[in-house]
Amino acid sequence: MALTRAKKAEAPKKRSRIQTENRAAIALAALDVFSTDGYRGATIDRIAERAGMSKTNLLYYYPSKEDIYRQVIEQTVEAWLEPFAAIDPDGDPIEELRRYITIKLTMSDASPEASRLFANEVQRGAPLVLEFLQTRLKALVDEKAGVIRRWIDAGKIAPVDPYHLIFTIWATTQHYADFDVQVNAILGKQTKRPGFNDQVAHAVLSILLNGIKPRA
Amino acid sequence: MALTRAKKAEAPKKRSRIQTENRAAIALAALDVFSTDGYRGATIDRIAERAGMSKTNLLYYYPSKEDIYRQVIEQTVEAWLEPFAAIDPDGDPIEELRRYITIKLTMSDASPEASRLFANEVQRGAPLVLEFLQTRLKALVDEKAGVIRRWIDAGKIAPVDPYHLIFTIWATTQHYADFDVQVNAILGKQTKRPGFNDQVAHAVLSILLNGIKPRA
DNA sequence: CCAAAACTTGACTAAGTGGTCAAAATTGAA
DNA sequence: TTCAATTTTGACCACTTAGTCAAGTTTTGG
Repeated sequence: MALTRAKKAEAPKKRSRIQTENRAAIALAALDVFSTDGYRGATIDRIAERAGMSKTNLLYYYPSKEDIYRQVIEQTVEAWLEPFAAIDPDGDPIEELRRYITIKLTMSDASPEASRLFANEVQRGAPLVLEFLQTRLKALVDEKAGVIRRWIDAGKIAPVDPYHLIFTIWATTQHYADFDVQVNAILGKQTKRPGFNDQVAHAVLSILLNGIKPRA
Repeated sequence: MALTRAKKAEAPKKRSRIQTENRAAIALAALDVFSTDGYRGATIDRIAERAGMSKTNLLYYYPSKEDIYRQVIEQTVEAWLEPFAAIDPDGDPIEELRRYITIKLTMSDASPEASRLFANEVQRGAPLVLEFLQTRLKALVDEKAGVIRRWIDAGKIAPVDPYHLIFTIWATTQHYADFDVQVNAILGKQTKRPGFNDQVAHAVLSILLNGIKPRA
């Protein structure tokens, strides 16, 4: 579950109600602050303020800034991996990809902070998650690339490089979270209208599924 | 040229050789540091060190950290806009898009720092370039979206939402710069091989032009 | 060659920053 | 109720950071 193995087998910590509440509040506030200011730019003070407690109290729950960051990013990565792992080799390929893309777009819309946090981490050179990327993520991507290759061999989808297809899906779906300020600036208030998210999904799916060239 | 209008009509400053050299060295170093550490995370000291001069000397050329940042990001945005503006309404649509995508991928490869710098700025909420996004960039995108719409009406490309097409192109082309650590982690050393960039271009173009669904 | 302008530097300041510590306030089980 | 464990706090420390300043050194035009 954890990105890195726990150093020591921690005793079976049962958390009090206050522990649970405060740790959750901290994680939420930290996601917010880290995702906009980056790791170095974020301050414990601001996280504490947003979580509604003193800095000293926050440090009672998480012993250091890096600990908070680690917690939040692990949380994010796990949530982000799940729908990818759920791609079913035996499902209908187009339907599976459509579902995955839709879920990712929904997640981007629901929690753009998480998306930005991860983007930030990778852009910094992934000091914390590099090992995870090289091991667990790579293995999972290799596996799914194999699935896609088999779909291609069966003639069920067009012959495209599986890895770059995965990257393209990640790129497009995350773009709407990571660059939402830019998207808003260009599209104006229509991005706030209720159906907008569906419109994005439809447009992206149309491009990725059918391409730009006119079909005969 | 500038993102924001100059406050006062500056006297016709002719720059000495030393001015020119040092300002260029600073801009280069700043791009490097800002793009990996973010605005808040970057320090004048590190920029100065990388530029090979003392902090005090650097502040002789740029009066503040924000001034350096502003300079570098304006530079970046201008370079980034040029090939987009160059999309020719009278050219062959597929060829124009292919060319634009290829150029953007080449730029991402040549200067991933610039790409990351801009991504970082937008992810922070675009404090410096927001106005630019809402005015000049929006106008330019509106114009190019009109071009694409006319191509669609003429049946020369498939009917996709022009704005989302533009976003999709930006997303995919920037992904290889902004997430290159992740790409490297997953694809391994093959990303260093000479032909890799062409392979990326080919794969991305294939997906965007033809889509994933098998053509009859 | 020389003085003025341009350039460079080290010492310094004021405002944060992450983190410690001991003491106080609160909670909860017996 | 009681008292030990848990939670919360303010004072504090060592360090980093953006930016100033005055005093130097180098460059350049006459």
